[in-house]
Amino acid sequence: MGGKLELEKQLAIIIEGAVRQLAEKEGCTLPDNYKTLLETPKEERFGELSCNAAMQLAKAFRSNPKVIAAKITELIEGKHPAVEKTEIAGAGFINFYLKKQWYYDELALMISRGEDYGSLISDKPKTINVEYVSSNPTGPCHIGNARGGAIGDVIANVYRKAGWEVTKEFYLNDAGNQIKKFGESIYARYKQLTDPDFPFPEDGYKGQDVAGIAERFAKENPEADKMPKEELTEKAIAFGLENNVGNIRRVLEKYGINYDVWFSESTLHESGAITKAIDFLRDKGAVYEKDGAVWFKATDYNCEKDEVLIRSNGIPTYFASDIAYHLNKLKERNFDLAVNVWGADHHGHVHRLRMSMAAAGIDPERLRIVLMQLVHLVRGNETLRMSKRRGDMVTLDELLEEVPVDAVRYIFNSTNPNSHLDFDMDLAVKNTLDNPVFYVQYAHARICSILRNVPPANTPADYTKLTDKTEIALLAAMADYSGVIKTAADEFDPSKITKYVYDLASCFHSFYNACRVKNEDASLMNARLMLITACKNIIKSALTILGVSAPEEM
RNA sequence: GCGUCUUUAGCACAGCGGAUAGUGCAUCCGGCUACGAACCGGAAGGUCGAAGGUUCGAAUCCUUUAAGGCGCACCA
Repeated sequence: MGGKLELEKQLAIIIEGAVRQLAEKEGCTLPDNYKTLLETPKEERFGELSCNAAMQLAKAFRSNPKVIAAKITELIEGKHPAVEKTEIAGAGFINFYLKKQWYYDELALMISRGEDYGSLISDKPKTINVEYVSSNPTGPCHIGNARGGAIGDVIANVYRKAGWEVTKEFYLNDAGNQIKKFGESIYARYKQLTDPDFPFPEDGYKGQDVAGIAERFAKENPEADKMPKEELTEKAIAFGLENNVGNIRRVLEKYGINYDVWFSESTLHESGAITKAIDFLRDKGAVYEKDGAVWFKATDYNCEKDEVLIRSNGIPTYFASDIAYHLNKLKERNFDLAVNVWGADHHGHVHRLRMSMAAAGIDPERLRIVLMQLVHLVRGNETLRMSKRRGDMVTLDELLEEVPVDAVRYIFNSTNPNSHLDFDMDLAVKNTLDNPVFYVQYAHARICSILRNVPPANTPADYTKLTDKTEIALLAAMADYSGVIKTAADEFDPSKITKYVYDLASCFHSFYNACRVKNEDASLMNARLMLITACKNIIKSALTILGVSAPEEM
């Protein structure tokens, strides 16, 4: 596996051993919440790794942290070959200073692993299903979907890098109430082609796109006006869905998203999976009937109210099909983990869905919902309110016409999903050139340029000549990669990757300005060529996770 | 009203129990006759929304509170 992540694990084991040994000798018990934690100090002078064990133990050991630290340090002396020295500082921190050789060994590993460096390896890969965007096929993808798409796609990529078997999935809501409304809306627009006074449904889809669909439908189906209303509506829905789903698929591809599975909700209705799911929950005693409807006893699971599964008119709710869908993921297909990326406007749905899994005997921890706060679209000073029904929104397609894909994906992944985001169209276009993504890409292109211009000498590289502080800083940043992958995966937070790759690029640029590659002593030059090659691979790997291109020239 | 997310430098954000609170943009000063200046080095800028508490130690955890976003349908 390599990287600082592995070094941390090894050191933590050694320290923990010393702590236990010490506890036994002194006749003390460790606090219940004790955990050996290593962290990277903010300041260079405190070394590369730091441990606060002594401070955590002060109370239990009835002793001064500095004294405990001294005892621990004594026990671990010389136990790890990468450690140059340890020092006790501050209130009782044990600081570790690494041998330069550790970095050189790590560089050798980076070179041998190539772009695969940083991947986490597990003997038995777990399976994960990441579902994202899943926009309603009643219309095009909008800006909110764009954020969800960027976040979901990167979470999936991060998990792949973290050693999981990943399925990217789009859940197609091609059944239910909103599809019915969609059909009625197309029908009305169709009728209006010949009768402008034909009434449009109150809560129909008023967007221009629906009118366009009706027009094209009329053109391609000249016989349609002879059909009965039901048949015509059904045909119109099929026509509209095919049109919209095709568009969604196309624009997402343009956005760099390619799904493994397009899962259709209507198959759940047709296969009887919904009825089966409800029966299953009924067997578990979580379902009852009232007022002619079928209910889920959500209040048994700490929800505010019970939820309807089948309306009194016999039509299942969206919640019912969602339960069937997630049973399909977690029971039928048996993914170890299912992750959904949802807009914060759905947060009320999170707990009850997870509890429906609990009711079905499935560990709700296997279903994780990543909530992203909504995107507010701003143009200069005015806030643009988005409504699909009214049809006044900026689509992903339009966005991509104004702003390059790389910039959009980078922007949407540069903040935590939990943060509210104002997306300023004017600024996004204007700032395209000083978007941080270009800073990172520039580092990559710069390295490629050096590699084109500087042929390696016919001498073995001597890594021990990499001693400049910018070289060590760069090596240190590169060695952090696997740890960043782990954190990004654990926290479902793609912004950890953007922040990291930006910092890495910054370390490279500093190195570039402080050190030369060309015309140096041959063994040093070759070492620096290796250094920047490894750096290039990591930048490329991280950008690939982000779905951003890594151009060799720009 | 209940739930939930957010509040850190002029702006956009990071830090989520540790040692002097960071990064970018904007501002100011300096650096290309050398591998790509879309770059680098430096300066300035903050009662971490407010008040209490927990502990060796709080931007970070717990209460209370203020402002804003989003939910609270036999909609999705």
